Amino acid sequence: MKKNIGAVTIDHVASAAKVSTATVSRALNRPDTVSTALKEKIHDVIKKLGYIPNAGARSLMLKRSGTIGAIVPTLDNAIFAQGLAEFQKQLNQSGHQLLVASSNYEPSIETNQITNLLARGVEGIALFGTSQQRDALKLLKTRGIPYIHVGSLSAPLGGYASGFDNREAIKLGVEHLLKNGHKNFGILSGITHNNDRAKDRVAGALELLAERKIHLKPEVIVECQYELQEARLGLKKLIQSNPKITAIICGNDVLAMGALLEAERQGIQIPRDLSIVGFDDLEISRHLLPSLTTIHIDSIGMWAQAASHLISQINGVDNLSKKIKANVNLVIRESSAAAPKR
Amino acid sequence: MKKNIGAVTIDHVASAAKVSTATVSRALNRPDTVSTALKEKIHDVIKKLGYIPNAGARSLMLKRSGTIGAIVPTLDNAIFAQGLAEFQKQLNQSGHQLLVASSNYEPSIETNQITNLLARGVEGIALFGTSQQRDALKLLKTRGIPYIHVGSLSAPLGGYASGFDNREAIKLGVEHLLKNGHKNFGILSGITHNNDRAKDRVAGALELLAERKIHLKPEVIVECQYELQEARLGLKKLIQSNPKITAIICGNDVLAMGALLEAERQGIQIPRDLSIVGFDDLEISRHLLPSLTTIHIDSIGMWAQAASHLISQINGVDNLSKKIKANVNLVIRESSAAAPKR
DNA sequence: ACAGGAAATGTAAGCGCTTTCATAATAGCC
DNA sequence: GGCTATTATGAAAGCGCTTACATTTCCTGT
Repeated sequence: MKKNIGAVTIDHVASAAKVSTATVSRALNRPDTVSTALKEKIHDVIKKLGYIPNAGARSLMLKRSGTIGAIVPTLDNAIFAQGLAEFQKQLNQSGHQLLVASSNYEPSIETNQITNLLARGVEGIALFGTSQQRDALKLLKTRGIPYIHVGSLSAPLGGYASGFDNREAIKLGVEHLLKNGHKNFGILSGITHNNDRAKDRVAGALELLAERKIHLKPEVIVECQYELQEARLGLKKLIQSNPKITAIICGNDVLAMGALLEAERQGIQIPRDLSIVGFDDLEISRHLLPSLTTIHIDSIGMWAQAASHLISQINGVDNLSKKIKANVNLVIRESSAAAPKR
Repeated sequence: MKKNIGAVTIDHVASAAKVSTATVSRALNRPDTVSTALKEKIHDVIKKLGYIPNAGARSLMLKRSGTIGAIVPTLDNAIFAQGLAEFQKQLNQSGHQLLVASSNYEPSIETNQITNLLARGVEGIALFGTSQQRDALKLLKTRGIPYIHVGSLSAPLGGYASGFDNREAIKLGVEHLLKNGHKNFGILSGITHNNDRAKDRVAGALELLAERKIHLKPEVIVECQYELQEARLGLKKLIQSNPKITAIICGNDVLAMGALLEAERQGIQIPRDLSIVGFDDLEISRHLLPSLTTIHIDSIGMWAQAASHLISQINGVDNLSKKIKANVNLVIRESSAAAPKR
């Protein structure tokens, strides 16, 4: 139907340069095996014709594509976007190309995307979290395609992981609030369905609180979408459920930000009346007014590690460590303080 | 060297199902031409073997890859991430797959990425802005590869564009400030190098101001990176350059946000002492305290249009309009008000 | 029961590339 | 100059897939 008018193939180059296709191919891939004269002529022709080798045909022969895939829940989230940027940077350094896909937090879509990437011949895949369908992971395993989970530490099926323990990480924030004398907590969590990180964070917070004999009623644990508007509603719900709440633990910084902004709109002063801690330490968090106490994740390092681990896997390096821990630390800023006296 | 242990090809499927490869291919691509019995058997085998057709080989034959590329300056920017999400959504609806690449605002990298996408057989490309190297665009033209510029309206080389006139758009904000009696302006712009949008916005603002006999000195036009930290420094520079400034026109919402936050830190009250207008209308802008007056771009619509236009191009539709205007409008919120009396 | 056409399946070529193997050109050596 | 050891090039196969064409199978109607 549609014709690629200018589709230049290696044959065109070969005949224009009066050499065989083999020589053109060699001039490109093994330049030292071709005489200087021919090499020059060939490159001239290539430039003039605008020849671009067909990657599909190439990897068909080579059985390698130089391509690595990554599937994140969504691009519309600074933390992923930034991580992918780093991931890509690392891959480029080893001559690999990144193929990005997003799953919209749907394991079935993620499975599709995995298939998709495999069809395109990726040599390795970075998966965010651990909520993939088991069958999809098994497919990778039986195919022998290297992959790594990013953002979590406990990989299913004995897989590799570059991340951190969300369950433990959130406790840094909770502990901080406890130390500040808070007794009445609320949790503003991301949607936990199909999201192991969100689930773990809530679980970790509840676990530590329970240890300290604090048991939260279900109505002070609210889940909401990764959106400011939703977070603002969430805060309203929380203080409505229990007006005595003095501390809110948030599953991520966007939610924390929403809560913070809504609180201020309502005349609740932060941190005087209410302490808020977030999770992720987005770039914006330090700039907010008041700035946000949050749990900092070394997301850059985490993705960088994932990249180099994946490349090691592809290169067949043995004895790779199963778990690569990313740094996590509490950053105390202005949004948290001692519980108000009553 | 490395062997794809489980690489299942159509031949494996064919022999396992005791049919020819042609039949397998037909069962997949033209199901109505294969008897129900065989179809079932083939699908069973495919499932059991975990067969995934090789996309490279496929597009080699078909001469179409079902793939469309998009190159944005960076993923680490909500406005692009969101736009791409929409773009992908639209493409998926017509059975196309998106390949994302980023240029880091470097035309030479962008040219590389174009080549890259071409090598992968994309059938069309969305390019952000118009700062591409001319040669790269010419390559697309001679190859007959459909492409469209997104985010600007004046495409070079008679190309297509889905976007808006940045020069005119910013004037909405400037006019608003003028109407409010402001006389002392500052401009906080994104880096204009290799960025036609940023350039146009500054130009548009200066143009309208000049019409009203207001001429800005170079020191009240500061450029800075797309980062809150940089924007805060930028604001400092501006008020240092001219402490009488009462209105700041920002090239985008991130810069506006930075300016706003820094101003508040410095005890400058917004909008009482200083009016700020942004550009883009990010999700966060309406939630800020004070909320941000800004120029709203229908980014979603812009990308959706780009997608459908590109698909029309690919399908060989004639008489496509050269320019698709996206909606742009001023959203007046809390960060702007009448100029302070002196 | 059988010709004739429709429907189902198989055979084989070829998409653009790399690479093995064979051949041609060049160099080195006595 | 004639011989071999190198080096440079070409011919052709094949990667996994689709499809035109050939072949076989299955229905029809009589």
